[in-house]
Amino acid sequence: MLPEQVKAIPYFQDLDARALDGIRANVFEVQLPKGHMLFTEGEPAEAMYVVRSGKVKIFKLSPDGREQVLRIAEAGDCFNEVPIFDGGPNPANAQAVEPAALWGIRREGMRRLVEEYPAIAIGFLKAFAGKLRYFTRKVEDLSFRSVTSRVAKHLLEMAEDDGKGGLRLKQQSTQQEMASVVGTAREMIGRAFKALEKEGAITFDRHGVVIVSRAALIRML
Amino acid sequence: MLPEQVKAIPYFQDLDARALDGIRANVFEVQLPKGHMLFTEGEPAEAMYVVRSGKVKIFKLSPDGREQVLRIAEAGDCFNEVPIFDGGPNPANAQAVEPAALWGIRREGMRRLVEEYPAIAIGFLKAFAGKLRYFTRKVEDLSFRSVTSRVAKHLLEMAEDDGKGGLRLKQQSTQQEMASVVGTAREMIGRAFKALEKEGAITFDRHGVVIVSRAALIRML
DNA sequence: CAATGTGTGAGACTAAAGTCGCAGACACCT
DNA sequence: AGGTGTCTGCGACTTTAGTCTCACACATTG
Repeated sequence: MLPEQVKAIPYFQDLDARALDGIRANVFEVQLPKGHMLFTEGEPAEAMYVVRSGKVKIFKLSPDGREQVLRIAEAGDCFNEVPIFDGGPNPANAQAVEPAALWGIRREGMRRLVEEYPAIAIGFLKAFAGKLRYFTRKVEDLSFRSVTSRVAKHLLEMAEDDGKGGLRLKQQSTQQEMASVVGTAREMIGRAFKALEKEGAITFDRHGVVIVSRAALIRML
Repeated sequence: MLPEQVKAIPYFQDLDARALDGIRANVFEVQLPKGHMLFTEGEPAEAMYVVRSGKVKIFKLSPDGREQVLRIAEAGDCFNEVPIFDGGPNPANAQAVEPAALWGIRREGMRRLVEEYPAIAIGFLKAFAGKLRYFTRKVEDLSFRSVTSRVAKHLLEMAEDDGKGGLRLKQQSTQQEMASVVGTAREMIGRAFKALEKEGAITFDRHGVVIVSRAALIRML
């Protein structure tokens, strides 16, 4: 692994040569085929991970098999940092939804590095602050919003300009995937879509959902 | 404010005299009568807080006035640390549920201290790790568990030995309070109580809920 | 061109949660 | 003691969400 590659990892941007060596000694590479589990909730945590390419789903599983996606980690994102600092087990499951290339950084090595290089600690603190905000919003959404409202919000988050003033979705996902992100059953997604269509917020072409009016979507929140 | 008092704050346990002075310059005291708001969500964050005595409720508010309690901070707990690290607004509302005495630590001062004293940063990281675990569990609960199950879990968390081998609640709260912690309507708490009573998990005396069987409660999860 | 699998759409049904209304219990205050 | 407000206990009702089942569209593959 090259020093320049280490620098590409968010937490490690401005470090001296010695620090980079320290990291490189604790990094290993992982290739994860689509659908494969990286680790499961509750087992002892070995490492934190950085996504180089592909997508990894971080999720919880209910006793009866339902899935709640906490987030989808894409290139540049990190996950499983928490066990580094409390020594506990993996807090959730991780599975590739697209073939993914990862770097793993062993827990103990990472912990030593954090203690040695305050700049890394500050980086983690900023990242954790963001995650905490994200989760408080997630709790808020789950406790206050209806399914349709959560779907509308999700669509807004997935929306991006398509160049000609219109809005597309970053990636078309199946209703089942959306359901487990939004925390509901597949059928509810279909009904939510119909409701949003009736409000003039979205339509469908052969590729899937098209956002007609961002304003109308926001009204549904 | 005395140096010994600063040392009582979780994050500041082993610091040198100069650091203590730095902190003391940024600390102010707050007395908060019962029911008074300390700050509200969305407004610019001035400080983080440490509870010396009393209880402070950290909560979100829905557009139509429903309340979701994120947690109740008691003596020794800290809250509103997040804005220190991302400079954003207060992520939630804070209100005294019992008359409370607090220390506030100004945002900018605290940020400088964290950068100057790595030990503080590590302390924050451990605390944040705990909070992140707490929130992932909260999301899991809200998406998978029924109201009765959430109530049972809450009772378990509030349970403590009463000395003679029985179980009491740390503090008797009203159904309304429990409802907004557990994320539901007041009436549901009453029904959950009845269900739990029928399962032989709890009973009632004149003071309120009494836990009969911890095992029966666990079965309801 | 079947043959298959996956994703979707839809309706009927069930279960869970939330809402409304009101009455009784209780504590607190003057 | 009497009055007031808060907390609680139901029961009836509505709304929302989850489940079950089936059929159809579509793409992939042999």
